[in-house]
Amino acid sequence: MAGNAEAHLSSFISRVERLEEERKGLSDDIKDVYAEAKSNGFNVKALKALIRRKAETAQQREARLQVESDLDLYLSKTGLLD
Amino acid sequence: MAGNAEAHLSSFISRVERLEEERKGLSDDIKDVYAEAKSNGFNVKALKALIRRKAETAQQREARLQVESDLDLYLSKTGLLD
Amino acid sequence: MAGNAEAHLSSFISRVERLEEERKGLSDDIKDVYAEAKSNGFNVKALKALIRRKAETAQQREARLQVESDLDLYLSKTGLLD
Amino acid sequence: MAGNAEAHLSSFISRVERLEEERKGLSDDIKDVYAEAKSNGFNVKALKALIRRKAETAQQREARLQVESDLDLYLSKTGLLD
DNA sequence: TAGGGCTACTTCCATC
DNA sequence: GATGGAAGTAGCCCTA
Repeated sequence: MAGNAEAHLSSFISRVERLEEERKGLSDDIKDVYAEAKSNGFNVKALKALIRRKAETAQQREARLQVESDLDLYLSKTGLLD
Repeated sequence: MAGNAEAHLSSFISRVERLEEERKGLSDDIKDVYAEAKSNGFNVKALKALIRRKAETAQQREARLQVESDLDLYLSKTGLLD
Repeated sequence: MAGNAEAHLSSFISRVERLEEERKGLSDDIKDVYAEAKSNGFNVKALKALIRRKAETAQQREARLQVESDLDLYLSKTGLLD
Repeated sequence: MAGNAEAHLSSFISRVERLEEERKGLSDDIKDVYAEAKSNGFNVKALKALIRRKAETAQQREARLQVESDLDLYLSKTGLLD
């Protein structure tokens, strides 16, 4: 059927635009929450780290712990530990 | 009131987590739309460029046109124009 | 031979540090050149675009031209041209 | 003096190109060192973390330690501590 | 081809 | 208000 491609084109575009708009709204909401937390005395970087950590899979957690442990090892081997 | 800070803390965290979850869903949806467009023969990079262009403010558009025109000028000055 | 690993460790670290230092110097030099060009009235974004374009392989150039042509096509199909 | 701008233009371009080329070489060298370290059994992520840490200023170190300590505090407050 | 690392760009924030 | 620096984001490339 003719006009199909054009219809598809406009449809794809408006669908993405709408989704991006909603996503932008959520990003703004997230910023707002962090701003509110900050104004309540919380450390935003630490909050973000905590949330990242909560979202870790078991595998990611293992990998992180391995890196941390190797880092400590290397720091001690090179005499850089505090 | 005691426990206030802790309550706030948990509240901030879960609010952000929920928003991030929704945002992740939208990002996935956007990916899906592009994948669908691609499977319909569309050029995804060109679609993204089009959507970026539609979202431009007048000022951004002016700046882009200026860059494009300066680029052409420099290309011609340096003998790199096709 | 004992101490090998530690020696290697320190060696790797200092080699990377030295290379990163040099690389940082070059990045600063590049910034300086752009700043100088800007102060001579050149459009830095356009300069960067030109340099990127000069570095393109034939394949990359083809891909860019294809995107530009598809973008124009989509713009015209959706009535967004000009 | 005529031709000045064009001469400047070509000069800026070739200077940047040369610097970028050198910088690319250094990036490749750095990759090589990490590859060699990896083949000697080292944890590349941990090495990178160590090098980043060595490069910290006192102020950056303070900020990092503060984040880590707040993170621990929040983890314990929210019952997420291991 | 899906994921992760690297780079460049953009945006936001703090500082002056 | 401008300038620099840090964080977030997107695109690119390469590996697994």
